[in-house]
Order: sequence, then C-alpha cells, then structure tokens
Amino acid sequence: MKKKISLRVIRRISFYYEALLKLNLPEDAYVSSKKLEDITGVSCNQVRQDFFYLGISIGKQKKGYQVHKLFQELKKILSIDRGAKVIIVGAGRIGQALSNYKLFNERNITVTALFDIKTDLVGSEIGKPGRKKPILHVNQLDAYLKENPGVKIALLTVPEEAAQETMDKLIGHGVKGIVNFAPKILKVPKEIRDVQVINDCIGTALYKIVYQLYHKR
Amino acid sequence: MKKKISLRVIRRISFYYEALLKLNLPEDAYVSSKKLEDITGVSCNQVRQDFFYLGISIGKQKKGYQVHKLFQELKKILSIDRGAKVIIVGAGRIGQALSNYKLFNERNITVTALFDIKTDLVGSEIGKPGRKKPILHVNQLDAYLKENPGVKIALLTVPEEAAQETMDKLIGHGVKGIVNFAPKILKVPKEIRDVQVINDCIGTALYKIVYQLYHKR
DNA sequence: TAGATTGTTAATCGATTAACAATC
DNA sequence: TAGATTGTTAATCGATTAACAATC
Repeated sequence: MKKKISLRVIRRISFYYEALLKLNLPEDAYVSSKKLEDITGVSCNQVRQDFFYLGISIGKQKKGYQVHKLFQELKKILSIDRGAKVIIVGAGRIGQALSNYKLFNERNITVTALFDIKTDLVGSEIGKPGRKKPILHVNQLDAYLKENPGVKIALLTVPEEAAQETMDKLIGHGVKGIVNFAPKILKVPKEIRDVQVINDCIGTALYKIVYQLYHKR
Repeated sequence: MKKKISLRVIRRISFYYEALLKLNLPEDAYVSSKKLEDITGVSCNQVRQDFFYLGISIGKQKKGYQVHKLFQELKKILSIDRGAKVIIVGAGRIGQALSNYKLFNERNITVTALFDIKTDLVGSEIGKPGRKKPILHVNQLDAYLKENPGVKIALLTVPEEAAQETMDKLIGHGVKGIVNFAPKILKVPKEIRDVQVINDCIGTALYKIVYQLYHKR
C-alpha cells in the first residue's frame, strides 16, 4: 500500500533537497528542522510534519537529522537515485539553454537528444565536448524513442503555434511526462490516463508576480 | 475591504484567461463553465465557485458568460489592463529567449531592457526592428531603475553562482517582484516585507514530472 | 540539569466538491 | 415546456499550524 504524495509535498521535498545541496555540510553533520526553515522558508512544523507523513524518522533530539541519511531519504522519494533521461523538443534558444542547464547534472537528469525541424540545426551537436547532444529531426522522434525505451520525459520548447500538435505526437510515441514551456495550456485527451503534463510554468509565474505587484498587503 | 486572493486562484484565473484567448470567440459569444472545464481541466464547479468568490456575476442561465465581459473581469483581476514593465537580468540564452517571449505581447507585459556583465553583450540591442531592447551593464541597474520608476519587476536569468548576489542587488535598488529562473532557492531577507520572489519554477517542474513518472497510479 | 529538538496528535484553517433552487 | 446553466450554500476533504510529551 503506497500512499500517494501530493505535488505540494513533492515541491517541498525538492526544497529540502536543494537546501541540503546549498548548505554543503559534511555528511556526518546534522541539520535541524529550524535550520531547514531558515533556508527554505517552510516552517519547522511543516518540515517535521512532512517527514512524519513520509516515514522519515531519522531525527535525533537536540541535534536534528544527519545530512547523509536525510539526503538518502529525500533522493529516494524524489527518485533522484534512479535518474531520468529526457529529450528536448525544440532546439531554439530556450531548448538550447535548457540542454546545458546546471540543475541537470547534480540532480541526475540527462538530456540525451534535442529535436527540431530547422534544417540548419538538424545534424549538428550542442554542448560541451564529451557531453555533446545531437539535434535530430522531429520526424526521427518515433524511431529514437523506440530505440531508447528509457526515455519517457520530454521538455517541450517549440513555438506556441506548434505546441499542441507536437505534444500530441509525443504522446502518440509513448512519452509519459511532458513539461510544456510554451505559454499555452496544452490539453491531454481525456482518454489518455497515464501521461503527465506540467503546463506553462513560466506564464503562470509571470501572472502571479504581476498580480502581487499590484496587490501588496 | 479588499479580500486577498490566493495564488492558487490567480493561477486558475490565468487559465481561464488563456482559455478565452485560445477559443478566440467573437466578443458577443457566450462561454459556459462546462466549456471552460473542457479547456482548462478545472471543474465547472470550481469555475463557478471562483467567479462567485471574486464577485464575477455576469452569467446568464442556459448560456454562460459573455466573452467580452468575462475578458474584462479577468483582465481586471490579473491587472492585465495596467500592464507591467519588466527587465531581464542576465542576457544569456534564457534571457534572450524570454525577451522575445510571445506571451508578453498579448498579456501587456513589456520588456524594457536587459542587463549583463559580458562586455561583448553590453551595448548591443536585441529584438525585432521597432522593438529593440538595449543590453546594459549590470552596474547601470541603479541608475536605470531610478530613471524608470515604473519598472518594478525583474526576471532573473543569471547563472546559479551569481543569482543570490544579483537578487540582493535588485532588492537594494527597489525592485518589488522577481522571478528566479536559476535552479536555486533564493532567500529574501526576513526584514524585507514587500518583495515577492517566485523561485525556481523550472526546477520544481522537473522534480514533479520525474516523481510522477515513477509513481503513476 | 536545563534547553533544544524530535515525533505525533489534535485543532484550525482553507480549498474543493457536491448539491440544488432559481430561471432563462 | 424541458433542459441547461447559473449563483450560492453546505458538506467534505485535505493541508497547515499549534501544542506538547518524550528525550537526548
């Protein structure tokens, strides 16, 4: 019986994980829920409640949580130890920037290839020597995904006009997770049950910040 | 007495707004809460509850909400009619990509300038003719913000190492809203009360999608 | 010891869902 | 008319906060 963890909890877990990375403490050091509050802004009560909920009971009174053990627990929940291979569809500026995104290395996420339709991009490679990724044509997607069944996640960075069409294609080829960077809400057909889409994180962030600007308390 | 609207509601409001843009209906057409559910994935009950909460009572039984009126209401809440001027700090690939982001035009967000420290970037301009934006040096930030007091929002696209330092600088110069694109949680000093930061939307999205990949129901 | 910090429960708060009378 | 859809209330659900005994 696996309990389902809400995305809000996952988000906070990723905050704790990032906090640990940032602190860069020796593995045998301890970190308290109060310390995590200082860095993440999540209250220490919430931190302990989350750990309790997730069955993380490795704390020592008066000390806190051992960094090494906590890392292990958080990694397990976030599936960071398993890692993930992703492709980037759309090799324009955002796509290329993401392909070098620092976050990926430390978090065990590997970009294996990019896809585009522009003939001047297709066939080239980008990235640092030793870590170069090929840019392939979008119509090679199907073949690529069949050859690389471990690739289940796509970052979608094509222009707004092409976003829905491209997403439908990705779903058709068996992709199970899509992060959509186009400022457009993409629909997953109702009959598709096992595909997760994260829509429009940039656009939503902008609306929120503009709203807050005009409604400060 | 203005009631405070949570960011969750703001997020859904932006979904409704995006849905209207997408539908592209004549202004005198009507759209029902059920139709909004189809496009946004937000249940029709939730839609009506949100409208009720926000005092949007323009519906007609058996028809729905007139597109024109609904646009007006949603724009008012999202402050789209007032618009927003933003700067982009960090003129690398993500910064440059964002400076041409299509979302901005339709949503009344104007990028007025970019900032960087690289001498080969500073002094040039980017963007389409007629809409060119200058790239200035980061040490011109203070002067720029003083000359342009309407600019209160910054998109932060500098490398991870420079993110916190740059944010502190922005806050010092009076910026009130920051969207952080570095994969790092940035802290606002506790004594600062009126600055809003949206942290790490890309990193969080990735953690969520990886988590979901390994925990499909 | 005294102080700090955990794990856990209970209380509160807020958000979502369901239901339905009103009515076009 | 009958069916569809709103506005609104009440019920449910879930998430956060507060409190505190246990104990290192």
